[in-house]
Amino acid sequence: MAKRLTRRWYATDAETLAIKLLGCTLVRVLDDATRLSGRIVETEAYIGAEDRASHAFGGRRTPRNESMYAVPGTAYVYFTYGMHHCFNVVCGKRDEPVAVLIRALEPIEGLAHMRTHRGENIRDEGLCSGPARLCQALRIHRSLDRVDLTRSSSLFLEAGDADAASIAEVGRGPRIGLGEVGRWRNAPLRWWIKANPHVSR
DNA sequence: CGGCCGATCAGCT
DNA sequence: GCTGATCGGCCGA
Repeated sequence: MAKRLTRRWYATDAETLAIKLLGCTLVRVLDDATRLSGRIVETEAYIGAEDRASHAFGGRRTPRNESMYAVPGTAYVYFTYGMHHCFNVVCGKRDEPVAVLIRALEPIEGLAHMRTHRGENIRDEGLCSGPARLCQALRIHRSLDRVDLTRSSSLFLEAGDADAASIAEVGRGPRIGLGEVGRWRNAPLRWWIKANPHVSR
């Protein structure tokens, strides 16, 4: 039976969590009890204040990124480019700005609903293949920022089936969409399930 | 205040 | 491969 991930499970560094999250299921329950879910197939680690690509670089702490400093298992949802949301899982320890960006899902439940959110003619592979796409598909927005993923009934994660993560080969490479951030630009902090058609690239 | 920029995406060339 | 959309957040004056 699907098991919700615990606080302890999240309490690790971002690189470790980025790999552990592959194969786990992200679940979103709408106000009308509609259940939407997908298997995590691509992640990126944002490893702390020293990471120049992170919103928390240099220890920057503002109302926008405050949830990055919360306890492990907290959601960090931010709005960007004037129109998109992205969803992160906070890890590490309280007051350490460490998180994993969820970049792509393989949709499992609620594909018809996802199409009403994303577009009727989108194929399965395009529904959740990108950090903003999956937020649009699952209706994840700023009101879910700071939610406790170990307690919330609207947004949470469940353990993957043991073999999914172990059988699949995992790819590793640079993160996507970064500006001029020096050595952090090419740091291999993105992971994905190889040969999975639902990854963002 | 004003100005710049972004952990993106869709649509076009 | 390139570009416009679109606007909240942040920083400097």
